Amino acid sequence: MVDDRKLAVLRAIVEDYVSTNEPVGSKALTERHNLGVSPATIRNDMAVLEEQGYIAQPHTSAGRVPTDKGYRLFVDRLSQVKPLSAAERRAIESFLAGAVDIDDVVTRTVRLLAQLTRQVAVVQYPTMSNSTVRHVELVPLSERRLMFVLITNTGRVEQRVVELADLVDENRVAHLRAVLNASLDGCGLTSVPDKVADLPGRLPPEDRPLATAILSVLLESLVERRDEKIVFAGAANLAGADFTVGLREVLEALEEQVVLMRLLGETSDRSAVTVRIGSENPYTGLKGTSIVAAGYGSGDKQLARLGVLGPTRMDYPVTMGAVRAVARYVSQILAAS
Amino acid sequence: MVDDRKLAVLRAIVEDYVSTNEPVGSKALTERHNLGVSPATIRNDMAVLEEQGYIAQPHTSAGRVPTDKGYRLFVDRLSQVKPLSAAERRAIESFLAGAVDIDDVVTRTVRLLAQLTRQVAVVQYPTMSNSTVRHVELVPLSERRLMFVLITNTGRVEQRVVELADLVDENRVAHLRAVLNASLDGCGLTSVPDKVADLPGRLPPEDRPLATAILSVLLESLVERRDEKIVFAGAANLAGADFTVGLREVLEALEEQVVLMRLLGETSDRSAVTVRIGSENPYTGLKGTSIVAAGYGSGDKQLARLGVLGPTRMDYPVTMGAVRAVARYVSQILAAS
DNA sequence: CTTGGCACTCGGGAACACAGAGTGCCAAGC
DNA sequence: GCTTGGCACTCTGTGTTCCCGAGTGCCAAG
Repeated sequence: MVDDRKLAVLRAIVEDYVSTNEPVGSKALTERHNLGVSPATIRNDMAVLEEQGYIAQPHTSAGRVPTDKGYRLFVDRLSQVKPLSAAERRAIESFLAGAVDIDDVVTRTVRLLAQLTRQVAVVQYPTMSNSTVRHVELVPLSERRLMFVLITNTGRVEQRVVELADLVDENRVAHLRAVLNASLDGCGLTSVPDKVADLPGRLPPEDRPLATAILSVLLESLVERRDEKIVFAGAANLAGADFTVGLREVLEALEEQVVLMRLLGETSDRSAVTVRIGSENPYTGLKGTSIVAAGYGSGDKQLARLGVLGPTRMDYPVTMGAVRAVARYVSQILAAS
Repeated sequence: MVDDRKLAVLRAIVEDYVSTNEPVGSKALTERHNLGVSPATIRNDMAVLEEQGYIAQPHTSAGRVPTDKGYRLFVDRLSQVKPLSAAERRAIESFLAGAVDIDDVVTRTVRLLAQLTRQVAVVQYPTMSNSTVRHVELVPLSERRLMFVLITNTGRVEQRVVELADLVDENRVAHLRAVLNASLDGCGLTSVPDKVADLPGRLPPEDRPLATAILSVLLESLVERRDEKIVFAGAANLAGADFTVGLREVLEALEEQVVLMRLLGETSDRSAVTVRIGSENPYTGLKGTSIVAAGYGSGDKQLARLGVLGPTRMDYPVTMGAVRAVARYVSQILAAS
């Protein structure tokens, strides 16, 4: 009984604070939510909640504000993800369906998410680690230059130019292409290095220089994994929100691939929406912000993550609903293509 | 004589205001620049300059601030582009040299420019309009799916998946690939539609369905020209600068491809640095900002543009120097690859 | 355990005064 | 005719003071 009401109070505080952006006091609470008790009672509860670290007051004699710990409790136990409206679902679907290639899918997704949540959206490109080789192509460009193209099952294309010591011999190239495709087709990207390690040895000696040149470029392109690239959109939404911490830090973090990666990155259960609140996140520059993220991917494998970043004071149920929905739709799109 | 000194005064005002960010008064001017005349004289000159619209005072009795017209005069007649230091040049060169493909070139360029100028950098992807076909590739993906890849002389790669009504026939695909390459190789992208218009008619009837399916995708990819894509970096640099206009507008504009395109886009002489100051630019949301841009491209053709966007109150000589230098280096890199 | 009453605290806004920077103008000097 | 020093005037920005109101904590009564 007692505890129940305290939780109700906490929930009310979070909801009011999120919607008004002002510290909420005991009187306002009893007026806006019918809790059936008087302000004085609320005050007692609030005193306890404060002692337990769920709420805080900015100054003596001002309303209360949820702490990170308070938001955490709210997210974990006091709220449920709010599904999108039918109209929103249709909009998502039709917007994403128009995508023409993987770049386009990512670009559209990030914009969509930003617009939907009115916050900064972050989308990680589908990781290669989990994908497999669909095709390898070798294209002669000029006498001593070859373009090497790797296509994965997610539709991602990596291309590199290979500089050769000798003139290109069409037949050798064709042969090597066949060999490469035969040994790599369907193979996971992570196991490619193993597969090709002894390949030059199995070829006739005159093919080896060509093969080693190509393989070194191939391996390099895998190592770089630049495709763990992250894009963001909706920075304009930061302008309205007043961050406790300067928004310079936030913008800086957004342009640091590495930081973003770590924010979204540490994966969890497939398809579950994870929330990281304020000081819970690993980067000190983002103390005042929360990250709501989810994994997406085609089939049963999680390929990458996406999410949004906003002030700690955000509408978690709605945001989580949007993130979850978009993650699902993107997964569908990817699986279909 | 008279006019000369007025110009010197204007230059001094611009320089001081840019460096201090405070309206500059007559007394401060005589102290910091040895103009050889007294504050009272300066005041007379300033009154004239104000009447002519080159400077303005924010409030009665405060220093003067350059107007857009004043900056314009400064840029056109009173300043010269400041070359970069040798160290900066080396840094640019080595940073760009590490680029591995066209995406990488663009990404590195935009970051470099942002860091160099401490402003928002904007880079347009090399336009297809000016580029030529280097190679067309057709890759069977599955029974009824084909990947179509177009490689241009700038190293840009467009890929699309083609859905087919019939099963893929390897021989037909090979034949069509040969035909396509024969007729398109080296052909400008803008003339591709003409070249392929009658192509199905010249093929044996059994090849036509395949050919038309592929061609429709090819044409579509050309029409979309999404590659007139624009990326930006350095948004964090906006946080420090205090814009007269809200920075929300600026961030919004940055995410609108179309707006950015128009800002950089209207081309001018190759390799000249163009400056658009405050209200001169076509987009009302960006009244308080200036754009310094230049074209870049390999060889003698201008492929695209790059530049930076910052507050009207910027150090034009330095910024112009940086933009010019980066444009040149990128052109070199592109020409070499 | 809840509730009304009450004294206390403190932030934020309004009113006000003041110093300082800067201007415009005028009359004198070169 | 341009330049210069002097002088009165006009503002903005800042610091001070004061007061109101929202909100709290505590206490004693129900």
